[in-house]
Amino acid sequence: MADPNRRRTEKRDLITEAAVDVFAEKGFHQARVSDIARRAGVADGTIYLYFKNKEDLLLSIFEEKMDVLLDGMREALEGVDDPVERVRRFARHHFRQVRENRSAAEVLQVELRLSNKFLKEYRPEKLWAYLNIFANIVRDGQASGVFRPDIDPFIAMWGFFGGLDEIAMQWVLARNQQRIQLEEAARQVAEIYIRGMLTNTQTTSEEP
Amino acid sequence: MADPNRRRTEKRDLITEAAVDVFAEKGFHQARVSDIARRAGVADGTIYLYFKNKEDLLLSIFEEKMDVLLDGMREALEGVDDPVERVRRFARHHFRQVRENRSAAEVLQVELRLSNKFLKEYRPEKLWAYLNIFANIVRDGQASGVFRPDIDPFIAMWGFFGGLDEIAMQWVLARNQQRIQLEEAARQVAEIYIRGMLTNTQTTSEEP
Amino acid sequence: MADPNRRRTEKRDLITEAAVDVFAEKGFHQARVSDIARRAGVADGTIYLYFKNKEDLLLSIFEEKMDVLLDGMREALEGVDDPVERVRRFARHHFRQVRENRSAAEVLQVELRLSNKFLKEYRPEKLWAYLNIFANIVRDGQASGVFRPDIDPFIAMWGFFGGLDEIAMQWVLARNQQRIQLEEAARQVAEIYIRGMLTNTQTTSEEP
Amino acid sequence: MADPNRRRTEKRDLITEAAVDVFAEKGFHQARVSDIARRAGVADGTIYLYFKNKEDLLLSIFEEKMDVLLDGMREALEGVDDPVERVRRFARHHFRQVRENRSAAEVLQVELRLSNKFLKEYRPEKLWAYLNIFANIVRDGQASGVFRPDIDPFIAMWGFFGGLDEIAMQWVLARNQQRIQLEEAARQVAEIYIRGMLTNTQTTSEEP
DNA sequence: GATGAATGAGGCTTCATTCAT
DNA sequence: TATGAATGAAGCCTCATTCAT
Repeated sequence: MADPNRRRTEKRDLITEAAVDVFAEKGFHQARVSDIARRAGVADGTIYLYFKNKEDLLLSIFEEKMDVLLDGMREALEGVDDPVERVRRFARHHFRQVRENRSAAEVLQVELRLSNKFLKEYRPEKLWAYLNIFANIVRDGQASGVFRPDIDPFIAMWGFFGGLDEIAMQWVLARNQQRIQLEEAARQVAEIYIRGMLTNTQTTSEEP
Repeated sequence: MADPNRRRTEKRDLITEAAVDVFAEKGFHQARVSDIARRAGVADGTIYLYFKNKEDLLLSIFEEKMDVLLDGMREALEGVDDPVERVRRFARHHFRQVRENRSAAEVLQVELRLSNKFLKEYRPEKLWAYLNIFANIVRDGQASGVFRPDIDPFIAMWGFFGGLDEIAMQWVLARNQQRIQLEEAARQVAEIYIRGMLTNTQTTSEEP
Repeated sequence: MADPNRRRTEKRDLITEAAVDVFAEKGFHQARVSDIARRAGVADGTIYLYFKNKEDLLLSIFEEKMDVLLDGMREALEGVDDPVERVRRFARHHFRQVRENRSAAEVLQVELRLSNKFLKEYRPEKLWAYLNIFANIVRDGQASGVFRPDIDPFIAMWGFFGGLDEIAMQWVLARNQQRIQLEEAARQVAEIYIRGMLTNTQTTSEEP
Repeated sequence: MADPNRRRTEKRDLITEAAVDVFAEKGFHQARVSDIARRAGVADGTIYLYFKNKEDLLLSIFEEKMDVLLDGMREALEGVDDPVERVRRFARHHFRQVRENRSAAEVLQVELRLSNKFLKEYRPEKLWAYLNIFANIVRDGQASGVFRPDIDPFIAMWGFFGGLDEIAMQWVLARNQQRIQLEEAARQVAEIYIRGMLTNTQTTSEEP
């Protein structure tokens, strides 16, 4: 295919992938644009044909990766209606993504926090969409009487996500990554939140 | 009091407090050393009489603030033996500290994550000591049969702390800080974890 | 000629020449990198595309100028076999170079001595090669019985070079450079060393 | 003696000696005033009670050391009338001073060249007085018909001193100082100059 | 579109010097 | 006379970004 749009896309992807790796390795501030260019096999200036500036590159990575995460999470929850089971799957799938794409996870978790612009000016809509999936699970569970009605879905959402995120960060930072079993961590956090949110009359049968 | 040691300490404290404010406002990288000096009312060079360099200033703030947090948390838990009540107090006190010292919280939570050195080389012993307080509450609860024995205190610790931390960060970042009621958030996260960790035979009486 | 290598070389040379002038005028420590950049008509940063740092610029000048000096001296001695005449030519050519390239001489003689790195760590191979030309003249003269065998070529070399160097420095430093006639100085130092090193049976016929 | 002037002098000497050592070790620019103060066992500010500034300290050392050198040289030549023998003694005594006071020699030879002010503005009268001793030996020799009248005492002086100086510098810089035998070097340079300057009818009997 | 040489603003840090005690 | 904490000017270097080719 000699479609110029195709080629344009290819070069853009080269840069994106290189940037993920370099940001993950060195961190956003330590990463030099020329490092990314070299790794992508393009000239420094080429990056500015596809991205406004270094920060735009970081945010673009975030947007693109979050699209993948969002789609993946929606697919993972597809056909599962039980709120309890949806909580389990959410945690399990989140960590699976982290493990399958360590560099991207590192960039998303560690480096994005570094950008003041990101934190204070940029509104991460995609992240909210991702988190809202969880908030809606809680709301659905409350509607069907499974979860206690006095739980604030907003607080539960941040608390749950913060927990997953912190564990993922420890895993990413750990030199010896055997130390944290992501599957087991997913199961435990999910069970704590499930039991913690269940109405008193409910009883959980542990997942098999 | 013309004690020279006293004066020395005073100047150092001036710098520390100024640095907390400036780092919180502008972020570590955006903060210029001369900004800090001006706010502290000292010359630029004076900062280097007390701190090795800009990063050392950041890490020193971390150490000093964590000492305060550690002492405060130990005091807040003093005399409380019931693990369940200790979990509640941990969450409540953590958020209280965040709210009473917004700038310091901002630096600790947001800016420290930005330093590669902090995350990858510096071992934040003080943070671990802080977190271990929670892990030990879990262990104590397990020993007394209140909390389920299959809970991994390590995972619970990171999950719980990550949740508190994320909520605190949202509060710090929120322009309108009414939106998140820290007391209520503390109560909810604590209750979720408590119920989530209780053995099946236990029942909680909600705190009054 | 649109040869990019040509242009690259041109810019490097611009910087080198500017640096020679500025170092000669102000001295190494007093010379600011921005002075050199301005004189070369380039941006400050451009200098760092060609040189690692300010000191590397100084050492590069040394290497490049010594190459020229070495070639020039070899050429000046070409075809002259008589050790006595070679000594004369060495002195004469050395001072000719000094006068034709006053700034470079100033940098080489005055400023290089200022760099601890140069004196204590850097091994000036090129300078030794230059000096060895003289030591070999002495050795040749000893082999052919013209110069006394008890002369240590090493001591003669340093003594001779030191003498030329000191006279050149006085000439460089003198505000009124008429005061020292370099040609006459060359002749006198050469004659002293020649007579001083001749075996007793020899007689010199003064050069015409 | 509780004479305050005595004490004043003592402290000044402490500083001078410390400065000689530190300048010799680290070089003028690398030497910090506080290094000198610490080595002298005084406060930084105390140095400024005795010296105008860092450069004045360097120049004062030069003046003081040159006084000693001058007196020493005059004494060493006292009672010796033969110009030939005076040349020998000059070289021998110069190197003896260098060896007996290595740090001072290092400062005088290496570091003084580094100060633009010294080289371009400061007129080293004492150095000239020292050198003039040699120029006068040449003049005396010419007056008594021992040295050739066409020798320019000025050129001979710089050439001779430059040679001694360069050899001394190589000795100072040499890690293994056995490599250069200063006594032998003194003898050789002196003999070269003596024979080189003698009138044709003269013959030297080598020194015993 | 692609290149990469060139740009130049910007800030951390050092250290000689001062001065209140 | 002595101190030493405080000062603050000054400059090397980096690196994101541009633009002529």
